[in-house]
Amino acid sequence: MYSKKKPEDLDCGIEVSMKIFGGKWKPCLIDFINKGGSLRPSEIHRAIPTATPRVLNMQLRELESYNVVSKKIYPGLPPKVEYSLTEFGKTILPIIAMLDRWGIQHKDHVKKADETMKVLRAIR
Amino acid sequence: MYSKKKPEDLDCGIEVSMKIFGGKWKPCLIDFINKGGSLRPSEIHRAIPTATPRVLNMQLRELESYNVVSKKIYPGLPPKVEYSLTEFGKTILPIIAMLDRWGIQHKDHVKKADETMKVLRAIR
DNA sequence: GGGCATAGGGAATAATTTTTCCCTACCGCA
DNA sequence: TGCGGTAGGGAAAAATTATTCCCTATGCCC
Repeated sequence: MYSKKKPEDLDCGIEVSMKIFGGKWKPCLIDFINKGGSLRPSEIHRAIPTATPRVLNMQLRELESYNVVSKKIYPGLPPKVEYSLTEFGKTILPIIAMLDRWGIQHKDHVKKADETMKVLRAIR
Repeated sequence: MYSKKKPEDLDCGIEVSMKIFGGKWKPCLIDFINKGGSLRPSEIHRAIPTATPRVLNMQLRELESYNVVSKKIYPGLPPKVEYSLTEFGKTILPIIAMLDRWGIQHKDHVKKADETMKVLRAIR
C-alpha cells in the first residue's frame, strides 16, 4: 500500500472499484483464489510465476485489508497460511468475469489497432 | 500513449479491458460522452474540471485510436470538433455501469477500512 | 553444515501514468 | 493591439505502481 498525495474521491463508484481490484494482479488473484477455494501462498506463487512472490504478497495484503480475502494462519512449523475469498470478495467475481469476457471478445480488434498504430509510427 | 518496456499479454481478457478503459479518466469520459451524445472538447473540459484539458485530450486520443469514440472535425474557423461514442464504445457501457454500481454499493465499507488502517498506522 | 522449503518484509529502483507549464494558430470583439 | 475562445501538443516534473535485491526465522533431509 502506498500513500497518496493526491486526494481520491471515494464517492465515485468507479474510483472505489479500481481502488479495490484495479491492481495489476488483483483480478488474477481473486479469480485464482476463488477457483482454488483455499490456497497457500506458495501455491499461488507457483500458479502465477510471472509475478514475483513479493508483489503477490503485497497485493494479497491489500486485498486482505479490505476484507476481499481472508487469511488463516495455522500455528506451528513449518508456517502454513491459507487465503480464501470472503463473501464480500465473491461479489467481485461477476465483474471480473465480465471484464475478462469483454477483453477476450475484443482482443483481436485491439491487437489490430495496435498493429496499425505501430505501422503508422514507423512511417512517420 | 506511452510506450511500454514490459511485455503485455493481450490474450488476457482483463489486461485488454484495462488497456482500453482502465485510464484514470476514461470511464468518466465514456460515460459522459454517451450521455451527451456528441460533445465538443470544451464542453467536456468544463464538465470535468478536475482534470486538465491536456489529460482529457490525451485520453480522448487513445480512445479514438481504439475506435471507442469517433471524432468529427468540422472544417472552418473557429475550429469545431465533436466526439461521440461508437457502437464499439457502447459495448463498454454495461461494464462501466457495473463498476460504478459496485463501487457505490461498497464505498462505505471501503471508507471504513481506510479509516481503520489510518488509526492502526497512527498507533504503531 | 549446506541446501531447500515454509511465509514474509525493508529499501531502493524501474516502469508507468498523470500533471504542470508553456507553446502554436486563427478569429472576433472592444 | 490585447484579451478571450476555439483545438491541441512538446517537454519535463511529479505521482503512482510494480519490480528487484537481499534480508529475517525455523525445520527437515542428506
